[in-house]
Amino acid sequence: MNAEDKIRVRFAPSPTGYIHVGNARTALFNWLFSRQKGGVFVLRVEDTDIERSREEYERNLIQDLRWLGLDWDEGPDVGGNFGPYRQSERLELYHKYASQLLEEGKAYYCFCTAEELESQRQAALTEGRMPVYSGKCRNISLDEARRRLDTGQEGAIRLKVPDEGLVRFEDLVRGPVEFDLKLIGDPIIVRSNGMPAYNYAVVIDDALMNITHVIRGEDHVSNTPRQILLYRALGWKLPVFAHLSMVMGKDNTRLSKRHGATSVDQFRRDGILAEALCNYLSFLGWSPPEGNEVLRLEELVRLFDLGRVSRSAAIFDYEKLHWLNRQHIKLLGPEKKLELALPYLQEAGLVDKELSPAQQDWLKKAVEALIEGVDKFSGLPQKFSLLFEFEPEKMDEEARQIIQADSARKVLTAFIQKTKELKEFNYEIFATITGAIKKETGIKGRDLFHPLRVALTARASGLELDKFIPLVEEGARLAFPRKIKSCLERIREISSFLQL
RNA sequence: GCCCCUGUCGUCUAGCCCGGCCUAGGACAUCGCCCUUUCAAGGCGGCAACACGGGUUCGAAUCCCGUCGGGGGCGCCA
Repeated sequence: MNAEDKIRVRFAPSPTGYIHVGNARTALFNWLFSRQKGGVFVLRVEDTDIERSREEYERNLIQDLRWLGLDWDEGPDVGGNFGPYRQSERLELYHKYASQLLEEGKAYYCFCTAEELESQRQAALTEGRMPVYSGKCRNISLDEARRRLDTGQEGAIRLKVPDEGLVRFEDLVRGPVEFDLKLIGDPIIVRSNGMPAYNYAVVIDDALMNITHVIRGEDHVSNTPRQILLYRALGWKLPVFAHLSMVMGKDNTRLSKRHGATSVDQFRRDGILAEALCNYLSFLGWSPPEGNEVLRLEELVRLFDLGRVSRSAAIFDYEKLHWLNRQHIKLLGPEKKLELALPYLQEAGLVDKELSPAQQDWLKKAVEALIEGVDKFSGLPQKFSLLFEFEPEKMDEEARQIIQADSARKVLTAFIQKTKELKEFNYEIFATITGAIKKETGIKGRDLFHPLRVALTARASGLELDKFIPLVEEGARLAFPRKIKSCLERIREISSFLQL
């Protein structure tokens, strides 16, 4: 493969807010495609909308993309041979090709006012036609246009579009697509304020950056014919297009905040693993040919196939994301789990910033035990309350009922009796005592253990007791901001609470 | 309204291009059972779909037409 055949793709977001999962999915697909084909992935920032673009958003964007595990070969932060990679820094380029089109008579100045255009559009809409620019300024000569410009009149530049014919292109995911030119008016390529319009800037940039495959959202399909016309007017080679379907919320409307978290940043803060998010995002419109669905980035790179991408919109399913997150968490080692869990535990005030080796060691075990079944790391402090909290008064209804049964009272009376004189406690002692109670009372299984669980945790469910007891005993000897009560302390409290 | 795209279990999808192998497969969710002397996890099993109507054909989820539903677009936004 020589350099000219090299696949080049790009992700071109506008820095107008936090990066959304829909865009993240587009970025991911571009990245997967480029990495699999040994191509080049370009990051380009489309900041021509001065009103909405903010520099800090560009930083967030880069941060989010990097967190996801994506990297780029060229971009505003890493440079490259086809820069600059910010549209706001490419203005001369846009002007150069606009003048060329003007000179060649392929574009012209338009002096129609916004109001004028708006009323024409409304008229078309009410008559049931597609709003198409009338072409009113088409015949104004360049010389005259320049004279008007000199007098201070403002003008935009439009591309001349043939009145009839068909624009056809082969979309890598959607197959052949065609548009009737009658329904496409002369698009503005440079606004009267001198800024390039989106449809124009992308073409200039994609072409000049040698982009071979344009992979983007479905919302761009109807822009594609205009862009193709521009490529033709400039005599440039067309890239291959691939339009990805949209990502929807549960009610089949565009995914928005009201459906839950939607920005990459938010998922990160919630404690969703980047690999899990990528794994899930890749399943929005694509599926691996066979087998395991829990896939790491390298595996996605290996398996990804644009030809297998679905044409219909996909609904974002938080349940499946959470399932994948749990699967990816399981793949992590204890050290890594602790590292990721710590910020959440610190924020919840459960642990200090500085930890003794003994605390670290204990926390590692605790995280390992409690992380099971947790959807995301932000749910961990809640799980930790099993260890850090013991408040019989706050027991829920289920726990109360368990403890109130006749057999439960018997079990607990005996248990409290047998632990009264104890100075220390551990799982072996617990097992011996429960064995004795079983013998004396004949109570066993669920009836025996469930009340004891409630007595020790003030909850109806939680860790297995053979894991719970050693963990609490060890934890109780450590100095945490909130002290962990030992089993014996718990037994004493529950005893007085139940007046047994 | 007009243009473009799209329509398989509740959800993501396989199959569709190249009709028969589809009594439509997998995953999430859900339900049940097993395991664990509780819960969860795990294992096993169940429920559950070719939008509808016409063709074409010996035979259609697969091809054609129409209807209906969903999405996107129709900016001097990107």
